[in-house]
Amino acid sequence: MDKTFDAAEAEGRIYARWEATGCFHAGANAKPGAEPFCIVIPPPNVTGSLHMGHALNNTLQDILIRWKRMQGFDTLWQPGTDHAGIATQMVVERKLAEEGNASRREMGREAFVARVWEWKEQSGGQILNQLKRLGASCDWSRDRFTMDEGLSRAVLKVFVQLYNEGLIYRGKRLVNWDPQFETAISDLEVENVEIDGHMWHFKYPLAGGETYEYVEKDADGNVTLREVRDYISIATTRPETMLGDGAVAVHPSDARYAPIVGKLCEIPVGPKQHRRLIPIITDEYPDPSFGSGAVKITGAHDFNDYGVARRNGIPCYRLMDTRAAMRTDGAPYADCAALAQKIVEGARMSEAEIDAINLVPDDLRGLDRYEARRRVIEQITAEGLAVMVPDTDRRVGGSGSTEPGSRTDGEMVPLVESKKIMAPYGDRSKVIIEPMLTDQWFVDAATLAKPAVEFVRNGAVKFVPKAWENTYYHWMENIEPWCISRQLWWGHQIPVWYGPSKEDFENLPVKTFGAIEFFKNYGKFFCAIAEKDMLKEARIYYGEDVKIEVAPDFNPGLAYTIEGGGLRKPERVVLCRDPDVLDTWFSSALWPFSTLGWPDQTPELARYYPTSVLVTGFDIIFFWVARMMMDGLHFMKDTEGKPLKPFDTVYVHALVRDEHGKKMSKSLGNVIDPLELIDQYGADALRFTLASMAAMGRDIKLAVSRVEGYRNFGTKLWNAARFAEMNGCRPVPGFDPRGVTQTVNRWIVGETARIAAATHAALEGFRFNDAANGLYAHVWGVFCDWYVELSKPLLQGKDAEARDETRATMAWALDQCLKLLHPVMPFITEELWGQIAPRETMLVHADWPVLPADLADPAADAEMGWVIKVIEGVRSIRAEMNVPGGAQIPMVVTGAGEAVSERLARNGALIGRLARLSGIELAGQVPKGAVTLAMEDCAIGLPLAGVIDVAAETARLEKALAKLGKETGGLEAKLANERFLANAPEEVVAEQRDRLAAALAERERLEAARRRLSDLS
RNA sequence: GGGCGCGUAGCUCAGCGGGAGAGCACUACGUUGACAUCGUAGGGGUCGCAAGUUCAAUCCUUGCCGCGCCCACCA
Repeated sequence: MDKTFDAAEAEGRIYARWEATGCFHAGANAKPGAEPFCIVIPPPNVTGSLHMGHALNNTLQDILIRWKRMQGFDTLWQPGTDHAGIATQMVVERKLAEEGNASRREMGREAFVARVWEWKEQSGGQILNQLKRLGASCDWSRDRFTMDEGLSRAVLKVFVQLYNEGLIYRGKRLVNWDPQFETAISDLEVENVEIDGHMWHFKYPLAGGETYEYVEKDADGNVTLREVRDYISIATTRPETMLGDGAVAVHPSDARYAPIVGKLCEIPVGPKQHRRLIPIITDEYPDPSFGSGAVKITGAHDFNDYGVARRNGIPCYRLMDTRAAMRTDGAPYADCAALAQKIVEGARMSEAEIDAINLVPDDLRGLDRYEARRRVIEQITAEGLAVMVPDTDRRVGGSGSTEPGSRTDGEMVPLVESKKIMAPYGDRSKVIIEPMLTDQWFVDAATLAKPAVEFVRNGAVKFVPKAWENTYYHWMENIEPWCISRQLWWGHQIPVWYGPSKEDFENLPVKTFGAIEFFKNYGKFFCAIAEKDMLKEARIYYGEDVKIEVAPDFNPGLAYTIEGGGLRKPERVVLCRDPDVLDTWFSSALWPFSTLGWPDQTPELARYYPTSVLVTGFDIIFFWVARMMMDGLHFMKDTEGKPLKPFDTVYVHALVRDEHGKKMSKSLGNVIDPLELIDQYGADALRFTLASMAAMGRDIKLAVSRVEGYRNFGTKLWNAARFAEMNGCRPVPGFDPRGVTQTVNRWIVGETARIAAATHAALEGFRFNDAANGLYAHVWGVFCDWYVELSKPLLQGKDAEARDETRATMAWALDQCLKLLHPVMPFITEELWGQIAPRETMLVHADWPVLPADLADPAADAEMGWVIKVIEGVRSIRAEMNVPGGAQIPMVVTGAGEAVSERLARNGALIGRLARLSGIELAGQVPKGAVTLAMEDCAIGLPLAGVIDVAAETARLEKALAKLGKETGGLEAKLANERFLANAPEEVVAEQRDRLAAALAERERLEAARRRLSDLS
């Protein structure tokens, strides 16, 4: 054997062999009648690459699946990838731009989607290969992709069914609009970030120059201000949305504004002749103590305002365009390309007249929202409608003037407060989200959430750690409708076609010819899995005599076209498919059953669904886990029609952060690439590190030094095996660990049984760190440090029987270590397994050790514990007395009873070798000038004549005595306490007594040693 | 504003009612035939602070201080 394990060379070779022999296939190594155990992989983005989060997530899954596979379960680890709508589209668009190609819009949908497929084919295998490098034992023959034919069919079926059940609906709602990607996104895809913002105070003049007396009072009711005003003052952080105001709201209890409630005021922006008048209304929403107490209501651009507007019947005016280069009527700009160059994002002030209202003045049209804001502020200030305060006030108020120029204190300036505001950002685009009133598709999540909550509440689905259940409940019980339509091209296109309603179709003025505005009223929807099904439906709806066509491309102007003339009935209708695609998570939600073949009733679906464990990070509990629960329970039923959960257990792991707890991010430059670590230290080292740090409920701060440490652990294991090989330790068929006779061997058998049980229990409880750390301590601290050393005299001794037993025992004990370690460190253990001996199966399919607890021999444990303590004691003294490492010294044992004598007889040679003794002698008295090692049951003297440093030895004894004194003092006090004796459990009291007795005996011997030492000097 | 979690050795973290632990780092010594990716020995901690419960508190309770995360509509 080589001196070290060459991971770089071996890992690929070993993995290839596993794959070639079908080791990972569903049911491989399953015992007859085995229970199924199934994990579905959280599908990584198909074009992504492996990051540390994947490494952790998949290491844990692989540990579980390998462990269960060795136990003979019928295992399936179902792999696959996700099409990742926004992320992938973004990547391809960026590539197009980098390569100077035509933009997405210039290419058109079909060409662009083809380009994304191309990119998927080109880069799609990468992440799977990276998972293989990690050692992931997925059944790759079952690899799935969310846009596969089969999975797409599942998506369509789910959509159609939910639509028919009324659980998917279309509606005009305020949604989060991402101006960068020009699509709606769900609430979950919005990150609220605190930024520096400003709040402006403006005056909305009352209509017709009306006035009222404005009275302000302090907390005690004393009047602090009384003046006549012809305006109402509002505070806003978004002046550019003023043009879309539908009202000004005040709290019903706010006496300051009571006189003008119900009156009209004027939005002070734009040409005077076009300014709109809006009502002053009351609503519970405004907080009288905040700002001026009056809030402008812009229902189409603010979620709060939208609520107020809905409650009070206030109209919502959308001010901005959703697309940079498209008009809202859908007609492309003539100079589309030119605009696309000029415009960097959507959400610009609208260029269209909406609802026949000239909302946006000419000079603001087409402007970026923030440019429009600047101009609006400028105009209002110029007109004298900004609220003015003395310059000093602003400073006193701490809001701080940032205006340049010198000003004398007391000069009046516009009131602009600097304050922190929470701004919504798109989680992928990192651009500020614009709430927009648009037509979108929604899932009635609240209805689907009810059983999903119930199945966790009643324990049918368990979260580990359990604390995450609260997070789950909180979100599920306050769930909002899920916006599932995305204005993207990469994804599952919504299976809905639009046509005119029958009423419109039959009653439209026959002279009408050409386009009819599409979204005016929703018209008629045809929802079907396939176009032919849809057409069948449409024929029935419109009648056999109408010619039905489907527009090749979506164009709202052609959404439905009615041709006719004179008094004839229309003859032709053009239907048009909804251009939008579904949220990526819509397909991910089906993953546990779509990957198993649904909607077909496959054997795998019957066998492996519900799946066993889902392993995931907490960051996607809402995105993914919750939605799998909703869809799984809704669509999967047992033979009696009862809902089937998608999984039994959700194991939620932490996020991997850098060494100092920072989230790894490209911009911070603190990303640790798992593949680089694998290159450098091997996959086993990385896996072991992640497992050992996967303690529940905590972030993982990853330090490379750890990985190095566990690589060294692998080397240690390797060399232990090398030692075994060099000493002829070969596995003996039929070896019975119960039959060994040598104390050392009986002891290691017991230790092995203990670590096997501990490892199994840790994995049962998802305590990966306990499993890994326990194995580390066993292999290094017990097997290598002691068993290998203790076995040497036997292996190299003359007693052939003892030697052979030790060889067989060591081979057996090492095999058990390899098996126990295999789920965590699959490569090195597999390699050793093969190198040690020819085997019937690879380690990946070896039997998981199940060792009865009674393999442990308490007498052997006690004896080896004593031997180790003696050796450690002698070594410690040697080191402190600076005895040269090569020197052999004599040992004199005094006060030895029968038990000690026997132990010495049995283990003397062993102790002598490991403690480097020239001989062991039993005596009645410790010789003068000897250093004493105090044991509970004897005193050990090391005569170091000529070597002993009296001062050093005195110091050593004093130190040991001080430590013992502290211990005995505490124990004595405790045992003298009657209430302790009365209240503490018996075994605790007994334990304390034993400990005291031992400590006292040891102290006794130490004191004797000190006396002798003082005699000496 | 609400919720969750965390403050234990220089660093990263286990432990969570009865003897303070690991890895790395550090110090000294050491190549004895498994291993220098190593061995042996050692130093290092009022377990964030305060009060309470208990025979007993790093561990349970409460408060405070510090840090992190999630959710949330204060214009």
